[in-house]
Amino acid sequence: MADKRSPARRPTMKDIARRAGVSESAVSFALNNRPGVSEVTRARVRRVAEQLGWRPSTAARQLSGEGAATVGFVLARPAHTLGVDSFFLQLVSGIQEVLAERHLGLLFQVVEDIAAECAVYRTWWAEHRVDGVLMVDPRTDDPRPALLEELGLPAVVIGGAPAELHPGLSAVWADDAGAMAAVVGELHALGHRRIVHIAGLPGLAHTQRRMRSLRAEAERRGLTEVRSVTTDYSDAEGAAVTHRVLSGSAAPTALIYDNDVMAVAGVAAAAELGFAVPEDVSVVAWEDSALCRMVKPWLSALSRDSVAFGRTAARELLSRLDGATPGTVQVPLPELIARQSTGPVRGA
Amino acid sequence: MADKRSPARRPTMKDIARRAGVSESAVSFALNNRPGVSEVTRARVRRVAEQLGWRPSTAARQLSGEGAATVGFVLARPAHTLGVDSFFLQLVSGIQEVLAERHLGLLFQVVEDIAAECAVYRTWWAEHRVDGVLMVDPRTDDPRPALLEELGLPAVVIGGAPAELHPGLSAVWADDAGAMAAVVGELHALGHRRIVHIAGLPGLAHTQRRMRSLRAEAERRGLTEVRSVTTDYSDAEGAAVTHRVLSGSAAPTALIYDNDVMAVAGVAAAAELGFAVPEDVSVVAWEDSALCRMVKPWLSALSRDSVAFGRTAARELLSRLDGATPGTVQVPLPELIARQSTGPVRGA
DNA sequence: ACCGAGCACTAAAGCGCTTGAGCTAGACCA
DNA sequence: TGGTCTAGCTCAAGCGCTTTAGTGCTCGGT
Repeated sequence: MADKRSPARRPTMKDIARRAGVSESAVSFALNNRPGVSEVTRARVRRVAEQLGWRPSTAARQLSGEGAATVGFVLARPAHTLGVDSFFLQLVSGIQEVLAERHLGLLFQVVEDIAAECAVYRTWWAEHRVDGVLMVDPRTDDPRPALLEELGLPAVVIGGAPAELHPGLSAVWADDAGAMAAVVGELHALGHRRIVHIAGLPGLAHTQRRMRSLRAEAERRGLTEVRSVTTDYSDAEGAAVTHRVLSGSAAPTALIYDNDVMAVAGVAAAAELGFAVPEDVSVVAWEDSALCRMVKPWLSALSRDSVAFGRTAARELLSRLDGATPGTVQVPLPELIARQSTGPVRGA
Repeated sequence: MADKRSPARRPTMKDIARRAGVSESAVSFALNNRPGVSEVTRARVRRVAEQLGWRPSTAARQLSGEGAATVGFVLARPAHTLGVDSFFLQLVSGIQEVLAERHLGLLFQVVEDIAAECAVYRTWWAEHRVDGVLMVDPRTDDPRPALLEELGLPAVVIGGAPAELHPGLSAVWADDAGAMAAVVGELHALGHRRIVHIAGLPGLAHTQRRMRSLRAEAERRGLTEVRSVTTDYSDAEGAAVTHRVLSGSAAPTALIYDNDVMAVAGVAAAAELGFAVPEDVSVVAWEDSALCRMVKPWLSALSRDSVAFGRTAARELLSRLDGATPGTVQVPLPELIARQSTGPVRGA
């Protein structure tokens, strides 16, 4: 019936109104569950709309005051740095699951650095492109929260601890400090006294949280030969740092890597130096993925559900869009999966 | 209610018109480089606009006939399958580089399967959300091209060979057949006669191209013990298939994996069976990434520039949006990087 | 029988932008 | 001198939707 050849025209509310024999306003009321039309009319309009395959034009909606039905997600990372990584795709996948329920789109942007990210936020805001944003990789001394607040863009900081947070922003985070404490506890129990934490980028908030927690935990347990070394997360630096620390005089007996990529590279580097894992040195990867089961020995790793993380963040943003006040929600503590790369210290 | 602080109002063309002392139309002409205003007025309007930090409202633009200033990208892949993968992020990064020049946004969606992907296209079309789409993972017997054409959505098929293509669509592709021929040639030269190709999903067009090419090349060279086995790309299947083929009677001396993840898993599986790489069996990974240098021995791999691939695809879409007729562009042949996992067949 | 209330629905304005149709003043031509 | 162009603007309509302010009706109360 409403079938047309190639250049199919999108049906509008006017078409529905005509076919249903009512005014456009009535159609609007009917379709948006607003009072003002009888149930029978509402049903008829609904039927016609469905039959025509009508969907609201987001542009028109937006122009008349509704939102853009879109949220934004920026990944600030130089193109050549985008390496092997399952976290973001999984995160995004979880985000989408939730957004899809409300027919919200996700505007995704990869940029080089934080400055560019800020520019994107400004543009999105000025162009009315998004109703809110999800921000990742919060840093110490981060310009983004202030900007987002200035623009009045509802935002959820993924991975931001509440303490570090701007008051107007929501946060979804994991308790890195607690997880680090658990890992150290585990290693300590296995007899390890000399531990090196091969951390990620020093500027990231969660890197700082982990480093602080490591220091605190070491102090609490009276461990003096425990320290963190920051890196850029790359396999190259992971290997290099591993090489360096294992070559030193009192080599550590346990290594905690801030991601799986460095852990894998580190194991290879250790092997080259003649260190057996876990006999000579135990290895823990922060972030579990297929990678950890692709090398021998299988890596013990801190595992969390990235998809669920994304879902949680999206839900928080949704409730912000619905007018809720900024909140902070914590996702479950990452779980330490003990595989083959951790063991008692030699001679213990 | 939402934070109603002082939500800086976005300036509109009306504001510019008032400040510049001209009509809105004049502003429009000036800002869009249309004739109808003098150069001095144009400059003045431009200055005011910049000063006010004005950016066009995409919604309004779209309503008055311009496009949505957005292109879509759907990834059909079950959430739990999103594994270690650098390809898509790199591809997207390349796409963005090009889109950003024109201030186009990228609407990104992860869905479970092709049916859901089709639904997304329909929705985007009906909601006027995108001006065009980039489609990945073309299959044999794929419903998407026909749908996109029916909807009149300009589209670029990433990885689609022209022969298999719907006439109305553009394609950007790599010559898988040529690459496969090159790999087989290389292995043949090293003395290999028994080769197994551990392929990806059988439904994908490029899987078929590779398998066809392998058969053809084997025939041409008179190799009878050469075959393909399809998988789901996972490390698990990669390992399982490797185990199976190496356990057979006349074990192959060379394995070609359709991705890096399976190659890595395969090497581990081979090691468990006591096969040394490359002494007992050579391994080639189709798709290079950090992964290939994270295992020992380093994997020989087919390398291509995914970021450039994305750029090329985006550029083709852009020219479609500018009215160009559908075209097919081929990206450079992947290059075989010989590392440590390939070598002459034992005894040759 | 009259009034006001309530319901179902319509008319019209407005969101920010583009665009074709005027309109005006000066330049040019005869 | 009048007529025709044209450059440079302005006007107003219209894109598809929401929303406010009506407009008729019916109905209950007195």
